[in-house]
Amino acid sequence: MDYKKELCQLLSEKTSLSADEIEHLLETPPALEMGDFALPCFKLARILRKAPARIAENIHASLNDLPHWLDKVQIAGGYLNFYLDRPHYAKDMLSSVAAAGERYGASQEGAGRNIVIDYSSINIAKPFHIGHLSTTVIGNSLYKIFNFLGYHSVGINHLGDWGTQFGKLIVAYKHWGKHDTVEKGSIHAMLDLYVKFHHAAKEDVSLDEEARAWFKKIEDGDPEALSLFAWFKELTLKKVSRIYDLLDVKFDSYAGESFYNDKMQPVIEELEAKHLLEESNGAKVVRLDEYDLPPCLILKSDGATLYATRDLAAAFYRKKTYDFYKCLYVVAYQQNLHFRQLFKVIERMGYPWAKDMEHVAFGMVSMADGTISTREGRVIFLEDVIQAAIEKTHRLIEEKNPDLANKEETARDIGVGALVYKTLSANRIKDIVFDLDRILNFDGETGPYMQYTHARALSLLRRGGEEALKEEPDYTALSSPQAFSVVRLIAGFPEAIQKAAEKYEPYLITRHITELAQAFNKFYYDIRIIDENASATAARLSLAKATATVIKIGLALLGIRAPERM
RNA sequence: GCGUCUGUAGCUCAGUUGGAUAGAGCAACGGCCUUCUAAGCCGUGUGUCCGGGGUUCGAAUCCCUGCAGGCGCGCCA
Repeated sequence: MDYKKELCQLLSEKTSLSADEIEHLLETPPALEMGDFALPCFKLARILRKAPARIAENIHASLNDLPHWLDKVQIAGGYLNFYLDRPHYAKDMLSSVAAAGERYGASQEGAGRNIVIDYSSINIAKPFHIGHLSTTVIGNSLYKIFNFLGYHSVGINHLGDWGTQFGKLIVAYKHWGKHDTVEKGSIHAMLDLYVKFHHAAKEDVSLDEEARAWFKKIEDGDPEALSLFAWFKELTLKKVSRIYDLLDVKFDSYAGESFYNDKMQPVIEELEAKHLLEESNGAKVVRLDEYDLPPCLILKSDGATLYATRDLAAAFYRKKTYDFYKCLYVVAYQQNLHFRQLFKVIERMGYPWAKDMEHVAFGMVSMADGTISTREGRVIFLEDVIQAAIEKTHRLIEEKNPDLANKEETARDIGVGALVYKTLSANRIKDIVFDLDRILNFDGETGPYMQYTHARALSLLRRGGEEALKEEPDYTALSSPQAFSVVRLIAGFPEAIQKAAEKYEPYLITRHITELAQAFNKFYYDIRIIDENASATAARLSLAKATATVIKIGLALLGIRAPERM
């Protein structure tokens, strides 16, 4: 049952306010000792023309017989504080977790709705570096969150597989590359060639001309150019699939820029037909003056298409193919203006679904000594970071738990978990300065801490045994502040998922399970969980079980695995 | 210059959409393993919540203004 709603109903009967108005006013007190719900009476003072404390007193007096689930009501200044009956509430919450299992917090609110999520979207022939981590991990988490809420997520890796850089790469390969070196070195070798090209092109401008010519050959379907292009693409995808496997990230589609090559002409024609396309300095643009936005460039003066042209084609294709409820672009905030323009153009074309498109922006990643630059070869490979985290975990396992059964898998889960947790620990919009030492510190609010707490709770259950849980639990054993804090956080978990989905902010889940883990660890130390009292032990173990379940679900929604032992 | 985002403890960040004494983690120092996993727990200290006005019973939160920084502003993506 929904205690908040029940309380609002009760209060609306005692006041002149509706249940909705009460719900809007009701809040959670800052400390556990102040109760579970609070009604600040200050706003009512004006309406009722009485002092807040007086209003609180009046309401308090009218509540003569409390419902069984309410323990007490107290007046504190202008506040009216409500205390739930702890054993009753604990029993109710733990029963619902036990009943729902790993579906606790799930819903069917999104049934029949598709959510298209554009994330990761890597560039072919370029390294998968730390700058790609946010989009990959945020997108993956949203994918899982929406599926959990009953939506059907469609994950799209919008590959950057078009553009003059492929001409450059071919030129570099023809001048300095060897087949075996590239085949073996894959992205590293291609990056070397790319960097070499940029250095050489500074001296010799004819190289740029050559690169443009080779790209033209790709466009024209020249067999040699096409086969090289296909080869670069194949090598890249093979290489990155290993990283995606490590991160446990999957996509439903890899339709990228080249895929939309033959789908732009109809869009251009439609823009023409709707008289939205204007000539400006030889180029074709859609004016957005009335929205205080600069014009959106659709065609270059040489008639070539642009980023926006391709994104328009992609948007129409996605609407037609998936009939999306929302289409999310998990892309860094640099492209803020681009997406505002893109959505406006679609709106001006007369499509109301333009409002269903959202730019889920996130902050930039930089290195301690400056920005990432692929051209300069200033990059940190994601694979190296993941390896470092896994190795660190191996060392810790040897030190702390050398007899662990599946060390490889566990080290992977924890190392990757540390990295993913860090990426999803703060508001998306925050910039991140990449700090390997910080990622490799597994103390405090970290992925390993979550996993450790989960494993610790499971360890208790193994020790207590299944029969311990069969005992009739005595929920009064969960009335202590330590235990009840855990109960409340478990109860608040479904709402955290809702908020995370609503705001496209996975960190709300990260924060919630972090608080849960902290509360559980305090409970664990202050209170003996398994003791001679079988019914109290049963209650405490069911709390441990629910904690493990919620942490596991939360981590799964972030894209982190929860090992059973560590 | 214009637009946009950010500014909270030494560092990284929360802050229930305007509420009760502004909270966590890291880093530092001290304590706790013959008892349920010490990747843990407890304790110690620090704040002009960027500055200045305003609205309000009440402001880190809302409005105005200034400052600092990031990002963006036509033929790259």
